[in-house]
Amino acid sequence: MQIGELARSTATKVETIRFYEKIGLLPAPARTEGNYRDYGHAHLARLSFVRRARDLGFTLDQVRALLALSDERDGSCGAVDAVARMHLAEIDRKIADLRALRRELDDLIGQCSQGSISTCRIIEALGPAEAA
Amino acid sequence: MQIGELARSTATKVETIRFYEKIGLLPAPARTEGNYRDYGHAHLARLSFVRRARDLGFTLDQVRALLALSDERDGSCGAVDAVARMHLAEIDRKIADLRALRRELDDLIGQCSQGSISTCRIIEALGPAEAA
DNA sequence: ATGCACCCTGTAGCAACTCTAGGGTCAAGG
DNA sequence: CCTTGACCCTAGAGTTGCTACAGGGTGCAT
Repeated sequence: MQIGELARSTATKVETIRFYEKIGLLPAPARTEGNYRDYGHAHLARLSFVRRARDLGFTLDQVRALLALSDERDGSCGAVDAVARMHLAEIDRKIADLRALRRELDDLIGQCSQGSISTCRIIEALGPAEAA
Repeated sequence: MQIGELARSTATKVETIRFYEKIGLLPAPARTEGNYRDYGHAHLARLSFVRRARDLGFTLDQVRALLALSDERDGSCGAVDAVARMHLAEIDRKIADLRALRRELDDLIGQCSQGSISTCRIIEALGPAEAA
C-alpha cells in the first residue's frame, strides 16, 4: 500500500503521515524500487490507533505513551486507565473554562445597544480598569 | 514607565510586550537616553485592552480588528458586536465538541476492568476498525 | 569599582501539523 | 517513443501565541 492509500483509509494527510514517521510515532516502512514508502497491515493498525487517540484529544506525547503501553500485551491496564482519566480531567477543566468565558462574553454582547463606538459597552469593558 | 512596570501592571511577561510590539499590535514607545522603552497611559490602556480580549479568548487577529474598530470612535458598534458574536459561536462549537469527546472518553474508561493490556477495552477501542 | 536588577537585540524553541519548491516514478494514451 | 498526469520524494519554511535563551548594555547603590 502506498502512502496515498494509507492516507485515504485513515483520513490523514500524506504530509502528516510523513511527519509522524519523522518524529518516531510511526515506524519507517520498507521502500519500493522507486523509493516509495510501502505500508502493510501493521502500519494501518498503528496509524488508526494514533488518529483515534488524536481525535479523542490526546496529545502526541500521550499517544506515544499509549502506544508503548499497548505494545506490552501483558502489562496491566491500570496505566492506560490513568492516562485516560488524566485526559478526562483536563477536558473537564477546559469545558469549565470555556463555559465561564462564554458567560462573560455573552454578558458583554447583551450590553451592546448598537450605538456608536464611543458608547460601546464591549469596547468599554475591554478598556483599562479605571486607573489609567 | 519602563517595560517591567508595564508588564507587572498588566500581568504580562516582558517578552510578550516586546512580541506585541514586533507584530504591530502595540505602537513602539519612545526611548530613554539609555535606549529603554518608555511607556505612558495610552500604552497601558492599549495593552490592557489586548490582554482582556485575549483572556476572553479572542485571537490576535480578532484583537487587531477590535483595536482598529475601537479607534474609530464614531463608527458603528455593529462591527464590534459581529466580531464578538462570531467568537461566541466559536466558543459554543468548542464546548459542544469537548462535550462529545468527554462522553466518548468516559464510555471508554467505564469499560476498563483493570485487567491486562491484551483485554483492555481502551486499547482495543483505539485499534483499527476490524478491517485490518 | 563592583554587584545587582533591570533593560536591549536577535534567534530558536514549543505543539501539531500544513504547505511549498523543486524534483523523481509510473502507468496509460496518442 | 514520448508525453501527460497522478502520484511519490526530500528539505525547509510557515502557522499561532508566545517563551526562553545568549550575549550583551544601563543605572543605581554600596
